[in-house]
Amino acid sequence: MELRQLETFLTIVREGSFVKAAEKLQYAQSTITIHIQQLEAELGVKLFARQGKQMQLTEAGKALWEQADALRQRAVALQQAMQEIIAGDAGHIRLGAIEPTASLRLAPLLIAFSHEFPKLQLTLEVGNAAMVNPRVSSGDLDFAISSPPESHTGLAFEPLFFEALSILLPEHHPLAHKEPLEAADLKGQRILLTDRGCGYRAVVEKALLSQGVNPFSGIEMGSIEVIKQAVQGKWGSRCFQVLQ
DNA sequence: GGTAGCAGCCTCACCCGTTG
DNA sequence: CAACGGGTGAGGCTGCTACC
Repeated sequence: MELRQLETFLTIVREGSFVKAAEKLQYAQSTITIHIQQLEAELGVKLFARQGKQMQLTEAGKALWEQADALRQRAVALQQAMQEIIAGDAGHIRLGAIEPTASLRLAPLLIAFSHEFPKLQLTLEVGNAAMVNPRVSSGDLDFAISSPPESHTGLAFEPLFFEALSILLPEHHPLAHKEPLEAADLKGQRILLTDRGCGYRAVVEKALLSQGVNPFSGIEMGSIEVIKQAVQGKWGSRCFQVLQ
């Protein structure tokens, strides 16, 4: 069954004759006949009862009439939806993002994006780079905003912005007002690190180790907010957090 | 006047050989 | 090996004509 055959059938019913349907659809009259014959052959029933010049719907024809219009409308809606996807106005985008980028940067961008493309469905998954990047590799996510992936993953990486890494420490800590604060000054300090899946963690580790500072205190925290509160709560007497 | 059937034309997809 | 062009067949449409 083809949509044009249904359209022909609906037009015949609306217009009341094959000839008027042909004029309406800009077909030759014989094409209208062929469409109905094909439809009847495929469905195995007669749709119109012909008695001379009189023509009326059969019971099967009435049953088709009741459903054909809804079918046509759904098909039109489907075609429109496909066109919108092709034009980039609709569809479903699955986005991944790492923290704290997701919390600090994404919200206003996503709001503006949703206003510009109101029909686009957007799913945001927040996690660390170790979680998000494999999801992009496997196709579960369309793309992600993340720290640079490892080269063997085969993922393409495009820098969007650069994050400055900072040290957070209690206000009255001896190093709080030291200018400039060198990496070597952190020797012997307890450093709170983000979890190993965090993309920034490797950068911090590499930078400190190159200066002879052992960053491993045995304390890892997956939440930037928890780390911040731990620093505010003066976790021990020497509490540092390395964060962006 | 309206519908059905037939022959012919047109378009398009597919296949295959040729060419660079 | 890819691109191109010609041949072929299928499908769709039209115009004409017969039939009711």
